[in-house]
Amino acid sequence: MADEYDPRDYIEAVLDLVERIPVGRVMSYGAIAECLAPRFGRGSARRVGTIMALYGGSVPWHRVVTVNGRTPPGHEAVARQRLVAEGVTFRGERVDMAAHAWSPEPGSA
DNA sequence: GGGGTGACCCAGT
DNA sequence: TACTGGGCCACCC
Repeated sequence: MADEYDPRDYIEAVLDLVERIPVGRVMSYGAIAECLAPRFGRGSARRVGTIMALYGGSVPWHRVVTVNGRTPPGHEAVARQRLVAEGVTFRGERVDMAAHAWSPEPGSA
């Protein structure tokens, strides 16, 4: 059975998850993909990045960084400024993932 | 139908 | 710590 779903559904799920990221916390593209993988079956960090680039304007995209703590290219200054304002500590140009990495609680769909 | 691109990730040097 | 190469998968021409 091909559980076909609208691409918009996956996009909505990504955006919804990003909106759930608490203040002062960050999440990596790969973590988001991994979180939605068991629910959609298809998740790749690259896709999440593409979706964020297109539809991220409606969500706190600055709370989404690479697994290395690197802020998205083209908006590094903005992302850093917003994160710092939320209490996120930086390690040079990178977020201290070890201290602010966040993950959704199991069952909290 | 075929090929290039990208807000990524991992491993090696 | 920084740079390079390969893999990945959906989207656009």
